[in-house]
Amino acid sequence: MNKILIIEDDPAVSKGLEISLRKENYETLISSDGEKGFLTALKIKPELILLDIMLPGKNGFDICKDLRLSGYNFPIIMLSDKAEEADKVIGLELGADDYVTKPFSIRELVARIKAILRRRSVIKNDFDIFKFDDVTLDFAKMEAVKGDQKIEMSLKEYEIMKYFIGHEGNVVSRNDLLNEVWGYDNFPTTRTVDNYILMLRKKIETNPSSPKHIITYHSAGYKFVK
Amino acid sequence: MNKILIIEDDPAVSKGLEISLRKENYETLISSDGEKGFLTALKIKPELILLDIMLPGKNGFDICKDLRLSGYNFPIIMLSDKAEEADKVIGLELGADDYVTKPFSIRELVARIKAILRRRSVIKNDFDIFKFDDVTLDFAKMEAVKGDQKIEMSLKEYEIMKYFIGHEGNVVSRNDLLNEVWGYDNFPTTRTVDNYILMLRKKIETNPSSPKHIITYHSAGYKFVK
DNA sequence: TTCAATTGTCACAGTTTTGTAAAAAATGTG
DNA sequence: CACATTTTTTACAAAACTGTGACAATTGAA
Repeated sequence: MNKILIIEDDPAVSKGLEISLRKENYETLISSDGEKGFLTALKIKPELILLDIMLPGKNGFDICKDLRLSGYNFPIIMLSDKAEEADKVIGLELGADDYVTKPFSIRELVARIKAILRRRSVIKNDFDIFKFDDVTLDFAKMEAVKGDQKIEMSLKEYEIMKYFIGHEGNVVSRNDLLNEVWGYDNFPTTRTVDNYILMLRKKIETNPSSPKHIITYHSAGYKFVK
Repeated sequence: MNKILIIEDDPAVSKGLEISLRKENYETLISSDGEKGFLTALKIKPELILLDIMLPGKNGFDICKDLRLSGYNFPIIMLSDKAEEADKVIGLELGADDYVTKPFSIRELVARIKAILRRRSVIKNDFDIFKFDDVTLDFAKMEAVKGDQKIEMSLKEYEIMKYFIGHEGNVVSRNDLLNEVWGYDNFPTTRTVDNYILMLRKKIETNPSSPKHIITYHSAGYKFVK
């Protein structure tokens, strides 16, 4: 269950948010004071924080900054009365994930929250060992086994598998892979990806020519399934 | 072109809104009666509704609730005479997006409308799963099911469905589809669209020859309904 | 009712995308 | 530097998808 902390002194806004979020099955907490909200966040470690900027006690910018400094690593969405571009930049610089100007549509803010949490839940699980079928991948040791046979895999192959596993069941485009595994700077052809797929299939598939785990989605990408 | 429905019985207010909104290039419709306004909303599917609370025929709260229940998914802004906190909460609870207390500044309301519509256009297409009838479309997984039967769909078919769903209830011209799904550079015949419609109907309609979800509007285009 | 325009339907051909292997380039290692 | 390993490109074959044209059916207007 996702806990969301709302730090907001206008009860109309916080109540409205609470109602909408409860409807979506999130647990909510409300703080109407900056200082208290900050301490609550540290104690509760909510999955997401909605943070007003103008607050009694301690302003939203400071809260955001201090939370990040103290290691809080979950998404923060800042709510602001002014549409000042400068504020937005400051907010994002201080480590906010999103910045929403009032008046906002509550239903759409909820949509954003869902989107952010959905994306996050994908990356969240940091695992060392993953098993599927008769394959075991140990990412920490960089050791892989299929059946009783050792598999030799390069670092890049491990990274691709890790990305696939983190997005298990979803179609992943070649560009997603290039961005996430290769990074934004160096950028080989999309065909490079296909070749890695080929190699991975040879290693992890029992029958590489009719793959069960790395499935092609024509003109879209590939999907990993257990 | 964005259509906005104004459900408001005070002609001074509705006229003023109409003039300001027309100036911003919105199409406007006015209903001065609750019941009629509700029916108009269902029929026209406006991009946004401005909804007074005190209305003859049917009050704003009920209209809001019933619209949401019947699947209307666009923003609703409630207009109210009282600044009652409780009312505001009720409004949001019933699925309104925003709540504005009279007397309000028309320029501010217009600003809010623009903000909501702008944001909406950004996140409108941010859903992964969509269900209607006995069909489930999962866009992230590229999986589709009708009844207990898997459906195989190409990427383009998913894209068309996504566009249809984003414009649910509105007639979409072949050129809209060609522009939005195919893009501005490559440009096949409008007949190509018909062919995709044919294929989609075969896949998602229970009885493809008398379709219930993708409806033809002669010399206009197609409309998707849940 | 008739006629012209629009839409439904189908199969085929052309195009694009993907599978595959092998060679070339880059990288790291002692 | 020479070698082994990894990474990327290239080329061709195979597969999947897309767009088109033809003709039938339907619709809307005169």
